[in-house]
Amino acid sequence: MIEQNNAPDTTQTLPKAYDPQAVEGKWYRFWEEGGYFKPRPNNTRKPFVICMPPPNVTGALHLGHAITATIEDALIRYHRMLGDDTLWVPGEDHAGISTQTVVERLLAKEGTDRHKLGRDAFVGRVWEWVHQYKSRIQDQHRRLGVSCDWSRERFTLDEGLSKAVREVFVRLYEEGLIYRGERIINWCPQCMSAISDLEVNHVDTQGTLTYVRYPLKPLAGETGTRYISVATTRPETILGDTAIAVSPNDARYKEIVGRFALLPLLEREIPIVADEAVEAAFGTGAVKVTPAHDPTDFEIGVRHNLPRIQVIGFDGIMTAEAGPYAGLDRFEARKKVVEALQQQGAVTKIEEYNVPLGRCDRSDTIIEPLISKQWFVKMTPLATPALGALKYGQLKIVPERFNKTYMDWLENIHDWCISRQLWWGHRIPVWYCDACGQMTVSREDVTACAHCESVAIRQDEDVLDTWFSSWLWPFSTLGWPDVSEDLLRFYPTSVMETGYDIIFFWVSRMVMAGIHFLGTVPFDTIYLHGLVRDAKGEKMSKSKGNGIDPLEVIDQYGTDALRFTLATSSTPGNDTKLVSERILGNRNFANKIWNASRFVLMTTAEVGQGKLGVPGITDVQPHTLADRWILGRLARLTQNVTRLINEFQLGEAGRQINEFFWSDYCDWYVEIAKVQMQGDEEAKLATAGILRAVLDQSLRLLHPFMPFVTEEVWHYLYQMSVPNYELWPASALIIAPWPHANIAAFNDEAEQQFGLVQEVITRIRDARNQANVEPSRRIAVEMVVGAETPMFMAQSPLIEFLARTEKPRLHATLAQKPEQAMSLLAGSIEIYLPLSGLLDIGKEIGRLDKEIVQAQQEIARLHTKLGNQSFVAKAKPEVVEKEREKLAAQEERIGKLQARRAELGA
RNA sequence: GGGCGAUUAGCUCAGUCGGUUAGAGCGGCUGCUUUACACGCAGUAGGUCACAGGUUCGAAUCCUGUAUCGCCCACCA
Repeated sequence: MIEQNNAPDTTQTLPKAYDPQAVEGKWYRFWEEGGYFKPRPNNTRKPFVICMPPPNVTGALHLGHAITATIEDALIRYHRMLGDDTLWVPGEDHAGISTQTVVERLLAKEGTDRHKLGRDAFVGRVWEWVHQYKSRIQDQHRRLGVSCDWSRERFTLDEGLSKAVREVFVRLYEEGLIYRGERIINWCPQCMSAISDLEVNHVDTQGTLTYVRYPLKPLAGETGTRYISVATTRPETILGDTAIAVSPNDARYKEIVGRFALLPLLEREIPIVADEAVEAAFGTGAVKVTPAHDPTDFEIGVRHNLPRIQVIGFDGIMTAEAGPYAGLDRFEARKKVVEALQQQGAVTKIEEYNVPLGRCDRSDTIIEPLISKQWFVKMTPLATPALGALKYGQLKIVPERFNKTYMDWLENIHDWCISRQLWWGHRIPVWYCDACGQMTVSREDVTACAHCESVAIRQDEDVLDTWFSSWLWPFSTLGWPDVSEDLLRFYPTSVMETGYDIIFFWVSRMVMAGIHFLGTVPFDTIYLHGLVRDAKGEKMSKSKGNGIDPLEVIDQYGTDALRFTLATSSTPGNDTKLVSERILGNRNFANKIWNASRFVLMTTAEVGQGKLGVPGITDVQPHTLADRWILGRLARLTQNVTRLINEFQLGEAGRQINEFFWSDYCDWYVEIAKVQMQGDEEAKLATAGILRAVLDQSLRLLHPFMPFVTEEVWHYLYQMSVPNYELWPASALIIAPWPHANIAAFNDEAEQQFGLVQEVITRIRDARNQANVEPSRRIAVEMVVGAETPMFMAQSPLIEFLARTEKPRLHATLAQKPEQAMSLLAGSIEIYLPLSGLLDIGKEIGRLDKEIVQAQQEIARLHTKLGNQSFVAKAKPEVVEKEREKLAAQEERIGKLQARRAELGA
């Protein structure tokens, strides 16, 4: 399964800097070809399954996909290492409107269009295009290191998923949940298609509110002309007015309800009606009613049986009904209408007004509400159970605050317009009969009418909304509607991980579909990550041109650096501003891992010959304080990281590993190991064992985040440690067991003592710096260490090496303090550095005074706190005790500082 | 109009049980070819935790309000 020579033979040949390009491709092939991405049955554990949100085949992956891929891959790799039966299903979305638009643009460049090509040829063209981009997306995902099961890859328009779509359409139709109706819908004149409410973006736009007065048709015997004024943001729609509506409670208009007004410009007689939808307090309290061009007006029209006059066409051009304005563009017509009204003196006022303009999500064109015959899904019966699933705990959303978003939307659900006037997509499985006029709705293609057997039938020209296939994703990808093995084994899935921006479009609809068609929520947890923004905080988008290509980042810094940055730059649900400094820093982290490993491999190479086995943490025994300390820290880290990943706190988990590895392991333990490796054989062996074991376990913890560098280094480690390592059951890090936290290794005493040693070393280093001691010079040091004498006797070689001192002279107590020496305090440990000639008494006094002031302030603070009776009485005893200890320590400290200060004189 | 989020060091961000002397990286400053790493090492400066109230022995953390920025939802013409 493994190539023996995947890694070079000797560690001597390892380059000084980690080169991602040199290793990433190699390991990805190794994993993929070795079958490591496939699930491995484990009867003792629940399967862990994620269905990848399918990217649109429209183009290249962007950083939003990269964050999705990173988080999901980290979860997947973690669960795989836990030994779960782990499956990650990849796929792509055919992305109806987007893809069709892109290809149409391509055709336009070639001087042709889809109508000239014809439907079949056009769809053929799109497929060609899709194949090309699909493989590009796959390659990009591979570069990101995603460990998904490519053998189960699906496409929303493939055969199986199309079957699922038909099954669902027919079932919902049979259940009465799909209907066809003439409704007012959002129409995009650019895409020339209906779109759903969700595909409309409301953008507040500065517009105008035009007040127009309509003369009332005089009653018999009435003298003088009465007027009624209305306000509108879309004056061109006046041409389609078929009524004026007022509030039924509006006293001002009570007597004229039932009368007629004369439509300016066209002189049409329109009735004045009373309707609840009208707010008396707004504007003039009277509303022009254009049932063909406004959703509210449409409703009013239904209630009052008003005619619908379509004056704006589906192409955005005024229709013949617009009379003299026919043939004009809708916005041109608006100008002309206002001019004409002004000439007539019908405009009483024009004021600035903020209008929430609806724009098409895809083309950004201003949408036009138009009446047309479309297919709809009745949503309330589907939404209610989806609401219950969250309410009754079958479903969990992380972070929790999105519960509200989800609930609010479901509680105010509207029917879903699912038909699109496009060619690219799942064609609606409905046939109309020219003979009997009936519809045949069928899972299979039909050639004759189911009602009259006539062959004069035509399939519905339209296709389904692209989300009509993706809302089935968690089960259609597993083989549904067939009762497949995968479906039984992996459904329901575990986590739906995606951006919070598609809760409505996708997530909530999947919940509805899962419950409705399979009776179970499709996943138990919804994890929503934030959006990736550019350095200015703007959302990345193709149109803005501020999108960053993940591959460029990868080329420059390596996949691990990008992944680690995406995983650790934010907290769940919060947006991430991607700044290059951070990626650079994480590239440096990858390099740090590489070099620390290089060191461990080199220094433990000889030691290991036959004597060091598998670098498992359970095989090593601590011999020194530093050993106990690092193993304790590692155990704690392991426990934290495991907990944090389980809670989806990937960022915090990653940060903690980084901190442990860089600070604790590299900066302290590895340096100390250099000292310990000078000892006898036993010491060498023990230290080498710990160096390797801690490295091994760190690599495991890090692997979900940085799969490449960890896998690379891990193989060197095992190659050296285990004879015939390629036969080792866990012959690759990707399937190496996730470590258990060795709770027995937790060691508060070692942490406390080692902390003291660290502080001593830091104080001496600082003093050297301040006194400008040449870095290479070894200085003498005397320490008064009291009860810690044995500990410091054991640790003094560390001080010598790390603080570059001579062998420290230790004293339990010291009556006569050294003169002509810098004096330092580390906790209660007194440190004296006799720096003859270098000591600046004035500076020394200044430093002491400063420290005394600090100590005094701290003591004052603690006194106040402990003097507070309610604190002592009400705070937890441990907290009070801790404060007392602090006070005692500070008092001891200030005593020593003041004594020293006195010795130095005024 | 309704809802949500953010506001912590010069910059980008952690701080998820209320108790730390409020942290990290980058940037700054001072040193360093200490043979794993200059993609590095050692040290160091830098904060009224947006503002105002409140709860509490104790608030960056909980509550209320305000401000600024951002996002989402929305058929008042």
